[in-house]
Amino acid sequence: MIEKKLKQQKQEQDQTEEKNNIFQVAKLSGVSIATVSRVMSGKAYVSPELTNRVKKAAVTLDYHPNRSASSLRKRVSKTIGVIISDIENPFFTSVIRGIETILYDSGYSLFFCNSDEDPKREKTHLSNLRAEDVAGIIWTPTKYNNEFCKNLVESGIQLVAIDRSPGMDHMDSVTVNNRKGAFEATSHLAQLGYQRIGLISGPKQTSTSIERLEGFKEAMLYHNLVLDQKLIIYSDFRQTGGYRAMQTLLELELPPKAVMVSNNLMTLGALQAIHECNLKIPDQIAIVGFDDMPWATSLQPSLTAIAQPAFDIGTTAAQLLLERLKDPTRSYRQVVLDTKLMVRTSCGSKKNLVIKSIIET
Amino acid sequence: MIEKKLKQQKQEQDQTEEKNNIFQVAKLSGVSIATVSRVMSGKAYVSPELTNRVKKAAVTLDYHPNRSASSLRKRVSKTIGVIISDIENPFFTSVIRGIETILYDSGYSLFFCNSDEDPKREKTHLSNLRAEDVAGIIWTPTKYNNEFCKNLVESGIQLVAIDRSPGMDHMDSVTVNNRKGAFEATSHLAQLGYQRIGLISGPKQTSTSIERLEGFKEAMLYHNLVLDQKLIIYSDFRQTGGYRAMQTLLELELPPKAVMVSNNLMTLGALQAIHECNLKIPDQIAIVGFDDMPWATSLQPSLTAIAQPAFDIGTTAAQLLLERLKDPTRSYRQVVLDTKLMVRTSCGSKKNLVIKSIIET
DNA sequence: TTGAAAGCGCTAACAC
DNA sequence: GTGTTAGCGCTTTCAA
Repeated sequence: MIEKKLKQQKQEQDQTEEKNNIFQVAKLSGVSIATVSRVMSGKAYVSPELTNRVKKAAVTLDYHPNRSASSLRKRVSKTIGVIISDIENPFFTSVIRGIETILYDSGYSLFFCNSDEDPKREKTHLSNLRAEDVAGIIWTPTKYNNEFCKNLVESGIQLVAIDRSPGMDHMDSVTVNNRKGAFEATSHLAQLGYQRIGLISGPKQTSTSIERLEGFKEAMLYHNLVLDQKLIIYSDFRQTGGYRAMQTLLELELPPKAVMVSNNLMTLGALQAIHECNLKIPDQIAIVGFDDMPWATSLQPSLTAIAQPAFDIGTTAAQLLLERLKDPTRSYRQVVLDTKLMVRTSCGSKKNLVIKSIIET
Repeated sequence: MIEKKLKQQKQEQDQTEEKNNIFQVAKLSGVSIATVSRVMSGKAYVSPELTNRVKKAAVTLDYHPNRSASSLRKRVSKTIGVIISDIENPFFTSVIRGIETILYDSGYSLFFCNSDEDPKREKTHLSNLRAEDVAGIIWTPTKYNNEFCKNLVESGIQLVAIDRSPGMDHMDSVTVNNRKGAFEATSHLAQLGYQRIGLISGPKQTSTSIERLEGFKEAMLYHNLVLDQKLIIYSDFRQTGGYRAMQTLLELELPPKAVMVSNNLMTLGALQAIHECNLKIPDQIAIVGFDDMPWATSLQPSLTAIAQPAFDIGTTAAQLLLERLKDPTRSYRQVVLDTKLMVRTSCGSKKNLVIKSIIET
């Protein structure tokens, strides 16, 4: 009793202070802090009369409920963690925007982490997010750290994997049909009459990269084309890697007449290497990229590419997470979105090829 | 006393539960929670013996201090808010990476918000961040909402403005010497012999855009070139805007022979318009962009551009904030970083121009 | 419908 | 050097 009085006196003294808390609002509106809480959260009925008084007081005092206190008490926070493997890749950037859009509308905040493809950093981030008591995490797994993830899931944090398949069942995921996309891109080249088709692939272990490679191989087989291992270069999904890979291909005795590049950044590097050799696209070498990018239409010639629904990946992942937060018992879902081939001019057209072969004979 | 006992008993029951707290660790290592706290934060001396026991227990229990509780108690969080105006712009993406790099090393987490250049969203984000009790905020101001910022600063949250000058003194800021950069880019064109030089400018109100316009005008004056208002198009810093602006320029009776574009996205649009008209760069039109981008070297011809130290802007802003957090009384700093002209081939060279004029005469 | 009161997990002032 | 204890601001029983 007495303690309580003291507490309130203290609060009163602090009224002129900068930070307003629930006590100030309660005092100003002449109700208990419980009522203030109820009004602010809108989760219980409070008479219009009191509701009004509280709201007015809240505005007057510029009161914003303290989130730390709230999540400490509720043991759940209105915060979602996001771990991206490469923030400088426009693909992930669109994904983030998708996530942010949905989360913003639902009143969630977003903790952002960049793993830089480094499993150590990834783990640190995962730990931090857990300490931060986030409600859930959306991430691009760099590798499938099973035990650690299970730990997280058991501690009540929901996980959604994006871009790369998580390699486990107890998790929602949003990925893209990489195999089909790569198949379509390669088929596009085959249908235009190209036979010596090269591939600049990503890292051998990454799931996206493996699936794209499979799609490529399947398409080659499907179109009865020779699969020359020399024309498949494994690289690192980075610009410099794509540059070196393309150089390697061009230095071959029999370089490819067309090439598919397994992600956007490597495409940039490949393009650079092609230009440095003064090769004409598509006449001397055709190129199709995985990931459509803003600059694809600004290139000369414009770049034919497999478009991934990056923004949708983000929104879908966010929605999946929100749904799971509402109903944690829901069965896990693996959403696979479709890619789309954007035909532009970097692969030429059938007509050109036919004409060329006539001229050449 | 009795209460305490009950509490500890409760804790004991929960031991098998998923979430471990400071009590579990204290119990397992046979010390008080205060000692555990001291060991975890490393802020006070604890004997090696106990330190060890606590650390071992923490590992065993997979204990992670709860951040909400910590920041509630300390009334400061180890969290920094970041509000970016356009996450899909690679420039900001590099800035974020810079920020993240520094903050990660200092054990801070990063709350991310995307304002989409929308002042309303910006304000919501600012409110949320304040409720979240972040230690500080790094942001790109969409407009200078003076009273609101003052409010924030008064409530103890430190602000650092980036990219755009905040238009007020009571704030740290990191910007770029836009005027000088634009001057150099324009001078580069002038020195190569171009006379009819156009400008695709950003929004009339944005500080970056204004400063770049000024630099452009100064350079024109400096090189005794005619400033034709028809050659200055105000646009919106977006790709489609740049596209339309370039179209407008090209439809002029006397289109410019060279053009400077005031940001990266608009450059992309301008390039697209140029290609659609089948104009040769740089022979028929030279182009220099503001913001150097990964794709600049992959273009044919490669793009001459003003490089902004985006990553450094991020690291500098983060450091500024960290320093202020240590010493809130420090005087405010306005850091202005330099740009750098990256000369490539989209503006041709003097030799070419001379040869051309000889041929044409 | 509203209020009183008990903590959420942690830190820091104070004891010893 | 280590332990005890009082809250940080909030939500949520439980009573009234």
